[in-house]
Amino acid sequence: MVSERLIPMADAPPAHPVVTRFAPSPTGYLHIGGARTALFNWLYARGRGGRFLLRIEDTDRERSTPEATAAILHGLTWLGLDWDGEAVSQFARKNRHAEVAHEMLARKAAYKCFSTKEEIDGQKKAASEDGFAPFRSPWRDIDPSDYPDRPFVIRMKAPREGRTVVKDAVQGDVTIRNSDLDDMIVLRSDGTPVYMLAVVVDDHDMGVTHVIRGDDHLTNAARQQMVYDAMGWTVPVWAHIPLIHGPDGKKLSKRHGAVGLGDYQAMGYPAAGMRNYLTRLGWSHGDEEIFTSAQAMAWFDLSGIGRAPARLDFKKLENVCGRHMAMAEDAALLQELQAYLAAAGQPALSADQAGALHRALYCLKDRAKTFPELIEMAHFVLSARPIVPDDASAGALDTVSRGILHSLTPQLQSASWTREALEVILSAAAAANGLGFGKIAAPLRAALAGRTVTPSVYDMMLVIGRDETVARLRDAAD
RNA sequence: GGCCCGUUCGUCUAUCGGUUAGGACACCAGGUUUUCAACCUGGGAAGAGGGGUUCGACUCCCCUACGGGCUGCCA
Repeated sequence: MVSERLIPMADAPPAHPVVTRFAPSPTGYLHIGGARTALFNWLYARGRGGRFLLRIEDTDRERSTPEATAAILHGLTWLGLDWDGEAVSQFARKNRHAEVAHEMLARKAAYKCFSTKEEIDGQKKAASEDGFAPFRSPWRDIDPSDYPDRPFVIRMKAPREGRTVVKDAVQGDVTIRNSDLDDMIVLRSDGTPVYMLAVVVDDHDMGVTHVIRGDDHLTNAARQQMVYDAMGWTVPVWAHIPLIHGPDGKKLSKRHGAVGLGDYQAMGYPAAGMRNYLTRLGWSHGDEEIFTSAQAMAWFDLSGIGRAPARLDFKKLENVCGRHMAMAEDAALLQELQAYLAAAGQPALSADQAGALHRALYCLKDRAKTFPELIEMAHFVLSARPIVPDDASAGALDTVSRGILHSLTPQLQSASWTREALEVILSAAAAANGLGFGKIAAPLRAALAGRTVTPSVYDMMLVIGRDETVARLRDAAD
């Protein structure tokens, strides 16, 4: 007897689909911390069949630039984060923000304040020496019929008694005394909306259910909640995540070097590794360290987010990236490498080079952590004869070893071109000369690649083929 | 200054009152080896400090120290 209510609900659509958003200001590059915030939002939504939206907070007309917007979009795309629908311009919605401000006025949840900057500063100084006291507008309870004909701002009529509790999924319940907060401005004297109003209106209108953002907004959440309350809107789930710090524990700044996501792309880190590392920075799922995005989506949850700021660790980043590179599919890896070359402004691969590299990837990808390393390791397959040995490898080509290379060519001409056959030949050659295999591997490496750091000599021979191998050996032996 | 948040190996973290405080990166030693990467074995390495609560605290409470955030007609 199985009653219907015992049937698992896992496949049922959620009653309230998750909607998250990333809302950067287009005032510069995409900060690595912002990228992680975007990643968390993306994982949370995608892991729950929800929507992930993008909003460009471009209301600061002085500092916002289209170049910065483009950089953000490119950065997100590179990281592999796709958003639903078109990116929303916050500036384009300014009329709606003003409309809400006036609605608050009509509901008596806001009022016109005619105080000048000088009056405000003067009152704050009088209230406390250092001027940190919250401003108390004298216009808060003035009857609208007594309003003068002067410029004004619209301020929210915030409660002065009691407390506001921000129920945060990461930080827990954060309680703020209302007496510590002033009546924040929602509409400037020029009629433009202020950020604090715009976020709330946009998040509400866009149906955002979960606000995952940096914890520099934690205190703001209390004031924003007052707007939700004033408008009778449902407050979203808050999740304020700690910022990322530099290796020295200080707030990440340009002084630390790479702070923009683009810097990491330029350094040649694979996006999958970047995603994994950033996901793991400040979030955990038991002891899981290396995982795919599909796994991350399945596992990601708000309760796994830590409360302390995390520091960037390049060594670990490299390790994670190396493991992802080794896991990657050859075709996808080749494509990403080509994209890297294009982004780095380096010459594109020829069709022949791309084909040869594709065939060589199996013995290259588990030896590299970044694309520059992969390319260096692939020197033997990307270069054409004559192979010019670099200084380090040239040392292996002395008279004796050149003689050995020379003596090898006839045997290789007639060998069956398999790893087993090659092993037999090269081992025998080493033994015949009273040498360990390592001693003849060095000149072979020099002849085949012109480098000291390469894949296995067998792999190189198999990849470039018999004719090319013999030719390179002859080049080096002569 | 006020308010708010945070603090476990060098780093990222596990632990959600009872563990020899676990894992990963990094580091050191050894092994394997064809250079590099990888891999195997072993090692050192942590609860900021001080008070409570409790039979028992990394875990709960308070204080201090340190770090961070907010306190804008910036976002």
